[in-house]
Amino acid sequence: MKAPEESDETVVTTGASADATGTSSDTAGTSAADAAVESIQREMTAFARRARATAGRMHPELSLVSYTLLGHLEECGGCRATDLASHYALDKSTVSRQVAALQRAGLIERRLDPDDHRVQVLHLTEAGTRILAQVTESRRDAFRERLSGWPEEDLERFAAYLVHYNTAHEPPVRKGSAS
Amino acid sequence: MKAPEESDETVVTTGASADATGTSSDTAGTSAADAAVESIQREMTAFARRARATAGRMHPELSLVSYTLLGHLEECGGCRATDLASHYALDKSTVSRQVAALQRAGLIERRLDPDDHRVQVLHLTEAGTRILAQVTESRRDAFRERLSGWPEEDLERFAAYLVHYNTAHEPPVRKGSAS
DNA sequence: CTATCAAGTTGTACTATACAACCAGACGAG
DNA sequence: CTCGTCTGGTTGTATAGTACAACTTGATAG
Repeated sequence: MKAPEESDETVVTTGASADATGTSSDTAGTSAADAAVESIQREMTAFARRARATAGRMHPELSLVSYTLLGHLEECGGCRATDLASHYALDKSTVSRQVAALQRAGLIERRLDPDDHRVQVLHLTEAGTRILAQVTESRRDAFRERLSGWPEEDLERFAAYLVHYNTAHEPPVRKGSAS
Repeated sequence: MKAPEESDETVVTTGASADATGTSSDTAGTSAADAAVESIQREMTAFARRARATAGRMHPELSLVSYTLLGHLEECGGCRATDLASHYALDKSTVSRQVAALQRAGLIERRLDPDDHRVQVLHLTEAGTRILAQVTESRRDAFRERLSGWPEEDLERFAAYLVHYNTAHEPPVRKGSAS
């Protein structure tokens, strides 16, 4: 593949299109956008593959999933297993097992919700927080290495794109009412 | 369809940074960059999870891996199993099995390299091409839906970021690759 | 009280994956 | 030419992550 990135100035030369003419909406036939969209899928996928493979080697202690789950727990400061499941599009059972493993490893703890005894609110333990930080650190190092040379502006924009994409993904409302 | 999350202005407001104080990214302690980098990992991972889950439901015929492999095959117009393995950081054996499955399904064919009889050059078959196109189409639709509301410029920049990131990842030795 | 629903757990099966052992062509050295 | 070695690929085996379905337990409505 020919990846003719220009200099490492702006890493990304979006230049081209932008003729954008209102473009925003899913204008059918926007071939440039199509190409971009296709690239996005392809590259995301490739990335994901590598990430998993790499992650496994870097931190044998903490699988990528576990890491992710811990991360989410930290981020949202305690949530229910079901929330994790829906957030990551995982089955309840999968989360349940992961959570069990994490608890067994002493990285998280479960607190019964006083309001609803069915619910277990998950929280990071000290150990969990520590490990998470540590793994995050080393992951971040790896990323940083990859991303060194990227101007901060691009980093942030990239991050913002991802966040935006994923949040758009999130379900609007997940009220049961499915009769 | 979802309401457009934002205006189609610039989905992403990176604005801020850029002042970057020297901007040379890899400067240790660049907390903004760190945050961005962390977001990138997190979001990429979340994305990956969803992608896999979703892909499975959309196209039971073609796993995400298979799809990716087919895509690569089309893109590079025939390559060796080893190439696929190294490109996706997969083990030889994994690729071998995937390839076997794909062949069994009639989506690819193996041609012995006349120059080196150890080598099997993989090519898409008609059926493979067709299926790939079809899956790509429907995946793209899904993506487009997610990404509708994104100005083309952002799409392209996003795609470019991903490509850049991944290609930087790739080659053990390539040209100097400044930075 | 009973029916029903929601949160989690457990049983089971499948897939992707890695690692290691192995087979088969290619290639250089003697 | 034969031999060791390298490389591309396959097969055996083990493991993790996952889904689906059946079940348990608590909450809630009729």
